[in-house]
Amino acid sequence: MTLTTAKSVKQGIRAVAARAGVSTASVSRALNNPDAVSPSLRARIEQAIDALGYIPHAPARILSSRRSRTLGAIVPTIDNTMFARGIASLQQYLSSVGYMLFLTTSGYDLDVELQQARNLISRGVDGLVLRGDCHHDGLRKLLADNAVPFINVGIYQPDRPYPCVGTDNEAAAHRAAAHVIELGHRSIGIVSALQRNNDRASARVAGFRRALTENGLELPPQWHVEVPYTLDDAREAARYLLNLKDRPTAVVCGNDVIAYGVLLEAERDGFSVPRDLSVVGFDDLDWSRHLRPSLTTIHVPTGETWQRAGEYLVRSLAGEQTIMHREIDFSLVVRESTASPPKSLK
Amino acid sequence: MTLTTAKSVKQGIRAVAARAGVSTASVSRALNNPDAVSPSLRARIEQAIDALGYIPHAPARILSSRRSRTLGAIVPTIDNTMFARGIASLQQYLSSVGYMLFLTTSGYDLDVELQQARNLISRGVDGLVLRGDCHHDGLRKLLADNAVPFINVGIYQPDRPYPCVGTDNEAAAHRAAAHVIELGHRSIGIVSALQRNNDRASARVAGFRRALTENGLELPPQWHVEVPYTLDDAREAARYLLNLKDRPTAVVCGNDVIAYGVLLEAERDGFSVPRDLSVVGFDDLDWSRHLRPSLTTIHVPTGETWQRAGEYLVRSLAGEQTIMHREIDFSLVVRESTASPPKSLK
DNA sequence: GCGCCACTTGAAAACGGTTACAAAATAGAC
DNA sequence: GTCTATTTTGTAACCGTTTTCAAGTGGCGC
Repeated sequence: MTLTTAKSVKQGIRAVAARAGVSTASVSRALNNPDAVSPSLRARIEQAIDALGYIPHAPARILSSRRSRTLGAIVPTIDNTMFARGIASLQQYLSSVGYMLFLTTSGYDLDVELQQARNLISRGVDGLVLRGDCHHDGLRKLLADNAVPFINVGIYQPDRPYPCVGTDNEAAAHRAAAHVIELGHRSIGIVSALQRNNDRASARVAGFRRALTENGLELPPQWHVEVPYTLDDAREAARYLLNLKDRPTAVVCGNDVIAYGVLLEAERDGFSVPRDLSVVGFDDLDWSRHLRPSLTTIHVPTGETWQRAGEYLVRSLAGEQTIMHREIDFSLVVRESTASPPKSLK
Repeated sequence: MTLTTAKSVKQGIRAVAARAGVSTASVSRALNNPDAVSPSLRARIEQAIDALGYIPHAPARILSSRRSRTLGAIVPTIDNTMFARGIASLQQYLSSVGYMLFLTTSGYDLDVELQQARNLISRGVDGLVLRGDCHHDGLRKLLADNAVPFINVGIYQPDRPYPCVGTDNEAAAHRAAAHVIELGHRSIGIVSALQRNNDRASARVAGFRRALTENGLELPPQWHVEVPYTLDDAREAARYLLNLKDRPTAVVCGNDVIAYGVLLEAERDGFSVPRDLSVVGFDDLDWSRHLRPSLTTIHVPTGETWQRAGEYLVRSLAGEQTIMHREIDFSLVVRESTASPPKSLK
């Protein structure tokens, strides 16, 4: 009977309220806490909402409530299968609990990482997911000053006062090297990723080295090569190693991509893997089991790792007490690329 | 001499203003349009800003200015090298012009895509980057209702009223098939990606088929197989094709990953590529030139494509007139996986 | 019928910026 | 030195929500 009140409001929660004949407070409640509003009102409001095609304005909501239901993540690069998978899992988990993810990249540059953290905090994220524990000094201060919860993912450091979730890369690398040692190799080379600003890479190198040392094996300096994350560089490193007059009989690699490069180059140079050379990777990408020979490697459950990181933050934000340091198990996957060394070189 | 005014403001732009002894308007101007404020004031303000460690609150800024300097992107999945590269390029470009990227995934589900678009619009993005032109009906309406600029990326359809940037997949696929036809193949199979909700995959199949038809070649139904984006499925498809009593002498694939699967399986089944079978891929991933045999494929400049998409939106938002349909050139890269068919089967 | 409680609802003050508009200061022209 | 045009600065309203607080409503035991 009565006409709707003046249509001065073009959109927004006020328009919905006007159309449903209720206050903005009720609309807000119907949206955020449906149980707090009577069924009849709720129905009227819902009807008004989709009659108007109303879409809540997240920034206003964040401004007012001081919570964004959004997490930020900073990864070195998205163009790396391991990170892509991790992010995909994290994103999927977050969306399942009504959170969103704001993703940025640092390109392995600590200054950029710090800047991106500022960006994300500025955006109002409720928490931050960081790769590893190798950060700019200013970053910790920034996080503390702004009381932003965060977690370091992809590493396991129970002695640190910061939360983290991931595999123990040092131990996993140790396991990988131990495998070829058990096979009888005494001459073992390392092709690692660049260690600078990359604690994951460093931890793996440390693990490899510890295994060698514990078994009384020497690592001549020329048997350890660092390469960027590309097949070309890995191949070049392999070419170098294989052409040394005193060459290793096994090579442990910082990741699977490097191992692929070594495999390819070995084959090209006429070496047969694993007869003439054993190769071990790290990460267990999809590819690794399809290669010929298939790759012996360390399997790391990346998806689970990142999802757990999300769970940690979401639970913390919900006020639940959660475990601060979570270790994710790795496993050695033995395939065709490793075998005992040839008798002549043993 | 004089004490600072009452410190009732704990943070935010008002605190900065108080500390610098200026108005909030000046602080805002110093931040957004430094030239509009005198050097002396600017200096005072900047000093106050980092004395306080002030970080602007983006949501408030967005709310007030109705612009977010943020673009949204919806991709089917991040866990696919092509998309990962594209996103990386887009993100890099955007950050170079002071924009941010809000990334979400749809998992090739049109309803999810629509929902994500709502999310992003709700977040206040200034524009949207979409994969292809295969969308939910509601999505177009949503974009129109909310006046959100957008662009379809990865396709080239100059006849549509929507902006797009990408390669002409149909033409590229045609080129790929023409290549093996030129080599003398008359029996050509297709292993494509799933065509459902994937206009890129469909366009490629259409291009393959047109090349066959134009050359008077038949495509028996059993010679066209559709598979998901995994090596395992591609291998299975290859096994099936290669074991047909009347098998094709060449296989054109919907993407490189599928081609890898075909290559691997052919080798496993004792076929020598390219002697017994020619294989053509599509995308030219890093891998493709390292494989043995290296893969003949269509090179698509993904990074450039996505960057152009960003440029289009940023320019449009700046009010510049920009070209609506931009074609990105592809190229056929002939490597070792294709050759003339064996005489006996020709 | 009264008083008390629990539950709904609404009015209005934040939230932290931007920006229209007005006022003040400065520069330039005579 | 006055007057005008221009630039610099400040005041305050507004952006679209949430949320506190108070007021209204109905149920129920007596």
